[in-house]
Amino acid sequence: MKDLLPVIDYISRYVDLTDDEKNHLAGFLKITKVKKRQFIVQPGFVCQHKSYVVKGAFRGYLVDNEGKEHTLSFAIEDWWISDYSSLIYQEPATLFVEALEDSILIQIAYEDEQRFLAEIPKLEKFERIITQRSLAFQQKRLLSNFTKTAEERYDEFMSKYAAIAKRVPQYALASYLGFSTEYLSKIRNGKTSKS
Amino acid sequence: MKDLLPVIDYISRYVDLTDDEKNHLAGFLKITKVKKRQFIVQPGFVCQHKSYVVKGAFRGYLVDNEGKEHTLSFAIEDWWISDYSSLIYQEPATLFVEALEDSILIQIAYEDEQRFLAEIPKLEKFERIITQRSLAFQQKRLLSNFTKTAEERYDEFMSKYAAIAKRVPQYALASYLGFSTEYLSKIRNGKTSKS
DNA sequence: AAATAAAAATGAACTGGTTTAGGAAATAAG
DNA sequence: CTTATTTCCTAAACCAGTTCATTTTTATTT
Repeated sequence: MKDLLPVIDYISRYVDLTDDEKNHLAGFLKITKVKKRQFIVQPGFVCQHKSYVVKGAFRGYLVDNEGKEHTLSFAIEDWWISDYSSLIYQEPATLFVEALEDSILIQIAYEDEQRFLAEIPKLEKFERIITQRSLAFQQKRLLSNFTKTAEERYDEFMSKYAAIAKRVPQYALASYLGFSTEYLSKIRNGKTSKS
Repeated sequence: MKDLLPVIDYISRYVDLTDDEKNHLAGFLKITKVKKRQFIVQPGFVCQHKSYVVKGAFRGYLVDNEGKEHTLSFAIEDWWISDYSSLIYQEPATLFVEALEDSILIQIAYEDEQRFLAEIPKLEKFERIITQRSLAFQQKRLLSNFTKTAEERYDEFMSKYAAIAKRVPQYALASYLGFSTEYLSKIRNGKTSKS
């Protein structure tokens, strides 16, 4: 139980749970350790869990027809990660989710979540709120992609998520921001025509 | 009450409501009529409603520093629209939401929704599910923007949402797909080097 | 139905970011 | 501590999509 506290605390930021409810919930949580470069989600397999990062770093990405990678999300301590579409529709994943470091996760299985959402309705509210926030976040990202240049997006990311930028490889960051590694290299070394 | 049935039916697709609950909910819904070119959300003002389209068409868009428009969403009959960030955080909107035709909406005010979510917990589940679906949709759109060319995105949109494409101006569609009106014109008239 | 405004088409010149192909540094593994 | 692998940098040629400027078509208003 003690090891599961980080998630329980996380959820408690959004809804008040009784000790009984916390214990009940804890029964559904599993701790998982993964090594660097290990995948917790792979295309073709249905994503079975929603994962909370206790320690470590992850990236979720897609490989397109031409073999190019496109990073959809990063996750470090206190973030969640999964292939969201695959999880909620219980259909084969399109993403890889890969550990960028040796990591520790707390996982919730899809069926278990369905069950305890029915048993502890308060948790519906938790789910609703964090999903709404993810949606708002995604919307900002989409707009940022539309309205800003590569360089502006890079600067924005660095100022908001310097901690993440430091921990992930450059090609992963470039593919998150939506441009090539080479161009990121140019930006970092100020060889981008402007300034 | 009869006029409010479309929304009640919509929500009933996701959760079972008793007649009492339906009546209670109906008390919070308001019908609004708007004329073409009228705005229901404007930057600087806090977005007060979530709107269900009974009749008509809308677009939600942002105007960037250079004065360029970027369309985030369209909505026709049986869809919802609002400035999502502004609504959930109750902060000033960044989007315009504009009627593209004379339209009829059913609206839910932010405070009312908070109240009936507390009163009818079943509705939390409804909210959770549709938010999850929006998120999955948004994620696909983001990936599509990363992985596909302008022409592929256009073809994809036409095959999925021909009904919408027919009803919205071309510049709005171009700004949704993330390229210039001129380029859309070229795509449509097959003057795009390839093919 | 004429006048006006809004939307769509067209083409030439241009540019932000890619591609390709290489070499240099850093990490990881034996 | 040496070798292999992964990551990062550089530079020139290239291209998908933009910009600008003008014309044609389609809606809207009087």
